[in-house]
Amino acid sequence: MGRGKVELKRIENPTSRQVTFSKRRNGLLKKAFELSILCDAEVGLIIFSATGKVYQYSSQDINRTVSRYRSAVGLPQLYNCHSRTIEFWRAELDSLKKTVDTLEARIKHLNGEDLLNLGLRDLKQLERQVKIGVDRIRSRKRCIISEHISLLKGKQRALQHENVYLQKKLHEVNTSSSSSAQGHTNGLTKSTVDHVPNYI
Amino acid sequence: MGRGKVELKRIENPTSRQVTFSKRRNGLLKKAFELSILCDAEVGLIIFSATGKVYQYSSQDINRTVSRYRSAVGLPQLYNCHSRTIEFWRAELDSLKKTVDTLEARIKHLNGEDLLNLGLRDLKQLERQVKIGVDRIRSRKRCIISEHISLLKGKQRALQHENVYLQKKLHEVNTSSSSSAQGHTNGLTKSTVDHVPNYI
DNA sequence: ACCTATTGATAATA
DNA sequence: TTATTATCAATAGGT
Repeated sequence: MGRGKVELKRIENPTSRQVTFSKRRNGLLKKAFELSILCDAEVGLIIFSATGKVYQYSSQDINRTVSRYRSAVGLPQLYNCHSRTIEFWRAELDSLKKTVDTLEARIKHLNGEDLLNLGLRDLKQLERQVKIGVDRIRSRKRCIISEHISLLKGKQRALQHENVYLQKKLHEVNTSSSSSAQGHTNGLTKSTVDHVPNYI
Repeated sequence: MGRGKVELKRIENPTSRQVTFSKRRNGLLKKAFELSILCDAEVGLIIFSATGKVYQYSSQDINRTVSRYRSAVGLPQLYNCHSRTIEFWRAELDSLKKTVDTLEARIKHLNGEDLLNLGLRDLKQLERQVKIGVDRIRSRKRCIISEHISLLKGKQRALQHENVYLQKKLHEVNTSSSSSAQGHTNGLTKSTVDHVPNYI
């Protein structure tokens, strides 16, 4: 449309190309707009001139349109993770990895491994730390064992009392009616009471 | 264009609207194409019909165009992180955090802290471990100290030899020319040699 | 930017 | 959806 056809190829004359671009760009934007209005369609249009200028029309928010397009075509959705967010995550990961390394090194030291790089001062401090640890562990162990023992003593006492009672009862029975055998006072009970777990 | 103008508003007749959509959509796509060719422009066009069908033209890869648009407009770039990628990262973070927790707990145990939840069996194993650690640390300490001492002994020996040599020299000087005072044989040297660092 | 001859697009219709 | 065609809109080339 115009005074003479135009071939479908890049217009070589830069001026003419620029003028045509300007006209046709406006026409395209207008028609995109009209289509969206007349036919109730969702239209997104982005134009870059050869010189890099941007022109854009979208009946809806263009990101929404693009997102809808991607899901319609089955492409994976893009996520709005700021590069800053990504960097933040990466930094957190790195930091955690370093923490892990540090902790693992500390554990090795506490286990007496990888000591070659430590000086005498470090070693002394480490030894003190580990000694404190071992003392505390032993203390806790003693505590548990003594609890255990006092518990067992309590049980023992209770059983002994019961034994006394049972012996009395048995004696009464033996004196009133003269029958049955006697003699194993409390053998089984005693052995149970004296039992101390072998894992102490 | 056509037999009569059209108002710029949604066409109410569904059939007519559908027909118009079909025609104008093709026209728009064609014109987008022509613009990109004639004027060497980058064009991206996405159209959704009211019924949800997609039509699209892009002179370049449309994702590239959209990405270029976003950067041109100053919007933050979108990243192609699959939700799976995000989940993977999250999982890795969680895993690392758990590792850190585990290691920290282990260190506390080795330091004799937080022992209340441990049984006797655990405590015994822990004690053994820590004892091994302390033994190794002491062994390493001894090693360093003995190295240190042998080094010092070496120095001492060297200095003693030097002393002997100097004394001889001094004696020669004293006998040949009778002047200057004598008497502090090697006081300073000795004290240096005998010095043992106080941090052992 | 404006003008206008000419071409291209499309509304109405089938 | 496609084809026809009368009509209008877009625009090429010139100022």
